[in-house]
Parts: sequence; C-alpha cells; structure tokens
Amino acid sequence: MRLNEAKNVIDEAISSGRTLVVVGECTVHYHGRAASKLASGERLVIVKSDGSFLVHQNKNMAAINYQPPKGVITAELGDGALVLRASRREPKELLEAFFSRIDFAQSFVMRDDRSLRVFGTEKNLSELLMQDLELIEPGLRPVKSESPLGKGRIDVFALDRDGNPVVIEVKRRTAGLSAVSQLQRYVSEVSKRKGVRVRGVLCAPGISPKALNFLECEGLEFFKLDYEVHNPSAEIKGLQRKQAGLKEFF
Amino acid sequence: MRLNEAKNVIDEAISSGRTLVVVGECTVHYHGRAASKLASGERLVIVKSDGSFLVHQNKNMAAINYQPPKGVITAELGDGALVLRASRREPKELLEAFFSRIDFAQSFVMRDDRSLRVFGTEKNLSELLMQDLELIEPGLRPVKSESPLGKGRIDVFALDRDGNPVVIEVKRRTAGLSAVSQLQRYVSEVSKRKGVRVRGVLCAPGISPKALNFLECEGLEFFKLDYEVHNPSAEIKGLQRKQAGLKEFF
DNA sequence: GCGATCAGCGGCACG
DNA sequence: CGTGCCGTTGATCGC
Repeated sequence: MRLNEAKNVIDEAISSGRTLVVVGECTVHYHGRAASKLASGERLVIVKSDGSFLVHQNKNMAAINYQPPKGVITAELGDGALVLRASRREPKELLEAFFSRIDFAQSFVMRDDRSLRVFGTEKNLSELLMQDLELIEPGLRPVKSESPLGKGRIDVFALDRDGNPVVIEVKRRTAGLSAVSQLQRYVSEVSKRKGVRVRGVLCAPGISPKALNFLECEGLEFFKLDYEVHNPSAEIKGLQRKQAGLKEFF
Repeated sequence: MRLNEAKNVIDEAISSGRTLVVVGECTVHYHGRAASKLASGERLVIVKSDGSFLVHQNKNMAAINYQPPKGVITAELGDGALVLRASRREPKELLEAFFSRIDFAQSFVMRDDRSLRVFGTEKNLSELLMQDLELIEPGLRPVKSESPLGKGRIDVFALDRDGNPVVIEVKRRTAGLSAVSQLQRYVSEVSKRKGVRVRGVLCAPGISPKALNFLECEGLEFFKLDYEVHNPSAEIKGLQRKQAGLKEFF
C-alpha cells in the first residue's frame, strides 16, 4: 500500500471519527512524562475516535507505546515517510510513529453503547461481607462502609461483640506488604482519633509470608476470605445471608 | 464478510503464528479471576502469536476485555455465530467473543525484534540521585541502592553528615499516601534492626496534602525532586555531577 | 480539577 | 515459581 493512499485513509478516519487500524514498519518516539525510543519494526497501530493511540508489537498484552484519550491526532506525509502523531498538553506529550512502509490501513465504524458488567470486584466483596460480618467473628456488626478518613478510605468499619472498633480491609487477591501498610495506616488514624485501641482485620483469599509476618508484628489480624465468582455475581463461601435481588444487577 | 471466510482467516492466523485483527459485532464473556459480560456491540479484537487476546471498544486506551500472553486460542463456527476463545489454566480463565457479524478479519506478519528504551523511570532517577546526594543535603553520602529488606526494597540507603542512617524513597510523580506508608515501613524496619533512629526522606516532584500531613506526623522528610526528561536521558535539576557516558545508553 | 484507590491490573526483576 | 513493586500505569469515583 502506498503511503499517500494510507494518508487518505488516515485523514478520512480522523475527520469522520472512525477507528483507525494501521499495520506497517515504523519507528516510534515518545516524549512527555517520560521519554522513549523504539527502533524500526513491524507494528500494529490503533487510533480511536477519542484520541486514544496504541502501538502494539507482536507480543504482550500491553501496548509498547500509547497515548490515553483526548490526544490530538495528526498525520503528515513527507520525505518518504508517513508520520502519525498523538499529542496533548497537560501533561505535554508527544507520541510519533514514523512509517517507512504501510502494509495495511483501514478505518472502521464501531457502534457500541454497552458497558462492561463485572463481578468479583473488591467493592463487590465488601458489600457481600457487610451483609454478614458474623462470618468473620460472632458478634461483629457493620457500622459503615467506604468511610472517608484523613489518611484514606476504610473499606468496612465495624464493632466487635465488646464494642471495640474494628477496621476491615478487603483485598480480592493475595495480600502483600502494601495491603498491611494500608490497614495499619487506617487503624493508626482511627485509634488516634478515638483515643482507644482499634482492631484491624485484613480479609483476603491469601497473604504472603512477609506480609503475614509484618501484620503479626503490628498486632493486626488476618481472615481468609474464600470466594467464588459466578457469572452474574460473586459469592463468599460460608456467607449466611445471601444477597437478595442479585438479578437486579442486570 | 461471511463467518466461514473469517473462520479460515482466523485458523490460518492461529496456525501460522501471525497477528490476527478482527472487527465485527460481538458479545463477550469472561470468567476467571473475576467474571464479566459485555452485551453486543461492534469491537476490534486482536490476537497475538503469544496468545495475548484483546477486545477493544471504540473508546479508551485500555482493552475492555483481555487475556495476557500464553492463552490458548481457539475458534469455532456454529449456530450462526463465530466464537473466538482464549483460555488458560493457572489461573483458570476463559474469554469468549461471540461474533454475530464480522466486518473484517485479517492476519499480519509482524517482524519485530526491537525493544523499547525508556528514560525517566524511577530507577533512572534513583541512579542519578545516587551520583550526588549532596543535592538533598550537604554531607549526605550513598551507601547502597536497591537494598533488599525483610519488608520491601529500599531505593537508596545513605548516611548523613552525622552518620545517621537515611532511607530514601524516590517517586517519579506526585507522592501519595501509599508512598509515605512505604517509606515508613522501610524506616521502621531498619530502625528496629539497627536499634537506632533512622531518617526517612521521600524524594518526589510533589506530594499530596494528606500525604504531606501523614509524612510530617511520622517524622519523615520530603525533598522536592525537580527533573526533566530529555530524549536520551533524564536529568535532575540542580544535580552537580552529571552522569558520564549517557550516550552509551544507546 | 485533584486525590485516593482499585485493577481480571500487566510486566519485570529478583529470591 | 512466588513476591514485591513500578508503570508514560489507566480508569473510576468522590471531594
């Protein structure tokens, strides 16, 4: 495909707001929050109507170079090369793909007004847990979820059978050091504000050895959270009160 | 394009290890670490030879559904629909795109053995900072970088003019609460191990108000790190000793 | 708009 | 392998 043919396809795509797909040999320069150079190779470039710009190599899921939405897209033909640019201010960034050869260029109308429905997110688990904190410990009752704090936001705030405040941090996957740090931060602040000892419970499907050690050192607690994701929901194993009206999620 | 034509293109792409691009109307189901459903719409699907699988809507940089490398790709034609699947074990996951219509399907050979060279990463900044800690404070001298610890890995470990240990955490962008937590974790451990008071310095281009407050509460310090990324390098403003042989980076 | 956090984070480097 | 952690993180949601 000749570069000037490709140029027409590209201009047409940009002006009409269609999704553009280009395959060809190019080098890529990026300069903005960081800077990068990518020497010549055959890549797949995608430009979306919101200004998103992606450069894909033939491996890995993530784009090797990219620009998030709101970029201004321009194309320029000259000197035996076709340059495709995405730029924006704030932060000031410029991404350029210099094509020496274009094997394919076409644009597509992509009508799509549907959004993804996901199950098994951390928020999901928090909500389920709120329904039956007894799972963690008899007498534990919920007070507030997503409680804003000076130093962050507590997933679940509760009171144990003796009326002691309990801060609960939920993680959807194996908890690491940072999860413990996070919990520690919340517990420490609540404790300081209330002037009483506050318990901290980390709820996750697992915890790394170092994180467990750290957690124990800090006098925090770990509760193993077994859950499964079903298609239209997530479910915590052992939960007594199942969420009513799950179908309303749809 | 008829679905059975597309099927041939897809099979050919999979067996030959080429990069596959498909555009058409589809619904997408995912079930694995979480679960998701995406109702019908026109999307762009990319399948790479390493098993990466991407479903792109016409907006946003990130794929709406995906599967990282090492997925097993299969295609099945039946019942007026073409199903494209990516699956893997460990974790057990399945991603399916059900195409009711295919507008485009083609595969591409994408020769590419070049990798990205990036400048202005955190590691970059750490290394530059190591060259002249005097920038932070007179008399400050480097001891070790990337020092492994029980509870993490210290960016830069140093001694101040009085011989006090100083833990330095570098962030390439505005530091938030988690950066302070991270630094606090390191300082606390080193302090416990050495049995002496240890200083902690957070070096970043900025710090959020809450993070600053937290940092000060914890007796930690903040140092504003001004830097610029140039094309073949990154540069910290005010640095005395410039890195020699930067050109060798290439 | 900034800030804080999650993400099916991905990807990498190190033990 | 797991674990930690950075990332041009991106994307969302709340202030």
